[in-house]
Amino acid sequence: MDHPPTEPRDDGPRAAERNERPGRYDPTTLEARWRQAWKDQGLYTVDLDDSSRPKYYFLTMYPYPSGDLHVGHWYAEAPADAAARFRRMRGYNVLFPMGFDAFGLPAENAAIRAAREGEKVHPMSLTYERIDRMEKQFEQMGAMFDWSKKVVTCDPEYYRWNQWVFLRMFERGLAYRKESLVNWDPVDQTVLANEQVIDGRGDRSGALVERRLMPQWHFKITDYADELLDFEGLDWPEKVKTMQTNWIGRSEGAQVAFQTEAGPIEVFTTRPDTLWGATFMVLAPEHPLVPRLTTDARRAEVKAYQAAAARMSEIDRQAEGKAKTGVFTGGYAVNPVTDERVPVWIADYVLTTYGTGAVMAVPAHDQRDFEFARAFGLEVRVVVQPEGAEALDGATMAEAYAGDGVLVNSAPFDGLRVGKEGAQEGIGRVIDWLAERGIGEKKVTYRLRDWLISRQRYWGTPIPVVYCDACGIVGVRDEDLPVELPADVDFLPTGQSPLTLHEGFLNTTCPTCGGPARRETDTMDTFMDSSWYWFRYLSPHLDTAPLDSRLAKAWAPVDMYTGGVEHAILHLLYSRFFTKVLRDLGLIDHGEPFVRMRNQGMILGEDGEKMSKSRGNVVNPDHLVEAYGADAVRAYLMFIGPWDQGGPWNYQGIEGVSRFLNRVWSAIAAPTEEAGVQADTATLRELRRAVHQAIAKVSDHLEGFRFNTAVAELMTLQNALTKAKAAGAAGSPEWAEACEAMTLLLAPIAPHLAEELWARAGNDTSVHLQAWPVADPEALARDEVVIAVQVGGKLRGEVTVPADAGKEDVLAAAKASPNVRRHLEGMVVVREIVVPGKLVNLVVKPQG
RNA sequence: GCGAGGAUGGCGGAACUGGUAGACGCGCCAGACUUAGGAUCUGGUGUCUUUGACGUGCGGGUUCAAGUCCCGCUCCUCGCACCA
Repeated sequence: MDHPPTEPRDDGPRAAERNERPGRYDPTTLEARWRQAWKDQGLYTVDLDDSSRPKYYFLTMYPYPSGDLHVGHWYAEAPADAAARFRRMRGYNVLFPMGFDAFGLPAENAAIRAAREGEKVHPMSLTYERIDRMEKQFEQMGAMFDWSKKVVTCDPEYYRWNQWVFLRMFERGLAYRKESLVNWDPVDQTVLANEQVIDGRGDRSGALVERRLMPQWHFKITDYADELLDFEGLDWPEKVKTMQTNWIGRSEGAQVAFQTEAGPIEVFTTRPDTLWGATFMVLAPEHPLVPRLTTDARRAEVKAYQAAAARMSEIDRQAEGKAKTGVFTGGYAVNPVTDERVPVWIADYVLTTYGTGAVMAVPAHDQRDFEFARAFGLEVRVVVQPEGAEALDGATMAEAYAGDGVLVNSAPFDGLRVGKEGAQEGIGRVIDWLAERGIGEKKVTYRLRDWLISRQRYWGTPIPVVYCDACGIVGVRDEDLPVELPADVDFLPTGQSPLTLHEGFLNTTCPTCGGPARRETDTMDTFMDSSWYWFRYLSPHLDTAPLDSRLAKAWAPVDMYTGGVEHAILHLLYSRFFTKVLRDLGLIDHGEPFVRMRNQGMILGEDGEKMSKSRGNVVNPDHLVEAYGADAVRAYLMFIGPWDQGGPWNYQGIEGVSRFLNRVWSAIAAPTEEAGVQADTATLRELRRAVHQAIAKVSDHLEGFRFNTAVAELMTLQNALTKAKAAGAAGSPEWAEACEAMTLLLAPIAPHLAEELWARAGNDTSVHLQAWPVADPEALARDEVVIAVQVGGKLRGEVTVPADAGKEDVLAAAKASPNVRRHLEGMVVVREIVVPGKLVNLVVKPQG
């Protein structure tokens, strides 16, 4: 099953040839040697108590241990490593840790598959094997990960603290159990959080999600909805902030009660100003008042509709362009402002999970209500007339009018300007009036729902509660943590968690009364693990608390977080929530986990398609490293294009980068035979200028995560080096400076090659411990500049003038240029534009 | 439908606050070294009817000057999508 999907293009003959000739750039042996040396020296082990330098916590999303390191991992982590190394050379004490998000369905599914074939595989041993394999592959990358702080979330020393935090949340009512309509994934045999359902399908299995009523554990993330909308001070991609804002979906409006014989129906509306136009009501089919409102004459039809709605999947129910359906209950409610009796309908376009599960229908001013009214012949009453336009007529209008306008047919408020665009104030006045009369009140509703964390699976953190007949739901005592996963379980393809069948795990005693009790068999969503893991890197083995508050205070929040945008909502929203909870528990004193964030794009196959085994376009990083060396793979991934865009892999592209590294090698490391400096001073000055320009630009690009242009700039410097060497610059102080600068600038991108060149230059401390070079403005200065000369906005020539030439001199030189003179013939110059150091534009018109 | 981002040579992509479009790399062409080269090195390479004209998705506009700013479109990618 593990055969390589693509053959390496070019490893055999070229690699062999390289090995034959000593003195050539041989990444394979050189890189292995340096990785060993770094390990032996502990070069990347961070002293968290070192306060001599400012700290910088650089975090990159930890992977799920699939057992095989993909180029996608390289793409995510190699440029991040370069950015982290750059920070370090800039004088920061940089923490760049790595670990594994080790719980999860794939390992358990593999165990079930194996069991089906009569084999015994445990997710635990499988996961640890895969972690070992991935760690070895990770090492090839030559990244400065501090593995001494590794976190593995399936280890009891980690998940024990998931349980501890859960208990604190349980005590505060932030974790609670509630029967609710949930998303059931029939393939993975578990419930899913709303965030894990994409287009009505499970995000991992792709199965159509079913709706089931089950008692489930939730976290009260909605308590933090408003705080989660505040991104003040966060340097995050705009896209991620927008996605989270939309997900939380805050709506301001009013809650209004409509009286019925069966009791009041509460509705939420963002347009209480249109209450006078509410001509009917619509409830979700699951609304609790439906049975009592329904008249006997309508009961059979209502029940049939409810049953049909329950059978339908979420995807069918919300299908695009679906025509409105619904049935009349036979019941009526009283519109509280008009005192009219309005019919109560049920329809599946009203969602039971949003707001109160009931709406007041204002067909003239809401498109959905309008469509429903037209479908069933209900009254459309206009209460908002647009200003400066033809008056609307409920009988003839073709669509709802949702814009701003003036109230009509609305007793005390006729003439009031209302609307969401510019007349919010009018809506506020109506709400105040409703509140004074006890009809309604101001209300804020969110789309965000509480985070459902129960999973009916084995391979996760056991939820640390027991069920006691006498005491109810009781949390496990802290001293009895962790509640460990039993190792002796059988994985049966029954769709049942092995925990529910394990008597030794199930039976326990109640911590309160000591009587017999049964353990909870649900485990936690694995997003629980990733919601606080970065704190654990600081003290991975601490056994008295989830985190070391002193170290957390010193190192958190994370200064830079990198990873894929696919986590924009799930992981990143949960992590923000968790950080606020940990703050409220008094463990830390900040509320946001990640100050800065950058997302990388996706690396595609050579055909521009997403890499997949079935397409056969998977690029294998191990083979590439064998053929070109880790530095070339790193540098090519950075060179491929803007990091946040991703892009297709190209085998010819990596050849180019590999050639570049070879040229650096032969320019700097290869012995020069010519004795003495042949180059003239102009050449040496030009070399120095190129060096300092590269320093300035590479610094700027790395600072801005523009790895592609950083590599391009190094290539430009290399071309200057080649040219200078050919002109006999070798042996000069300028040449030595250039070689040193090139080596330092290359260090974050190609750490092995840079280290080798640094050592060959006679240094005995690592290049990665050196200070980043600083550009000398004097070296950048030129004494002559080339000025472009335009006539009438079109380029007609170039002139070289002294850098400090005055405007008149520049103009004179420009006009003297032969081609320019030709274009000025028969013309009058009407305007002269001089952009210092750049260009001259002579605006002309025909003579006479 | 709503929101965000994008469209530049044969290809991946550069271009700071408007100021010589195409940096850098790939590919291609020519040459050098070679028994040979898919290795290495050197030079060239936007298009065309080449003293010049035309060129940054399309159509307008502002400006001495527009890939960049403004107005109106087309297409692509991503996210959300009956949220009251």
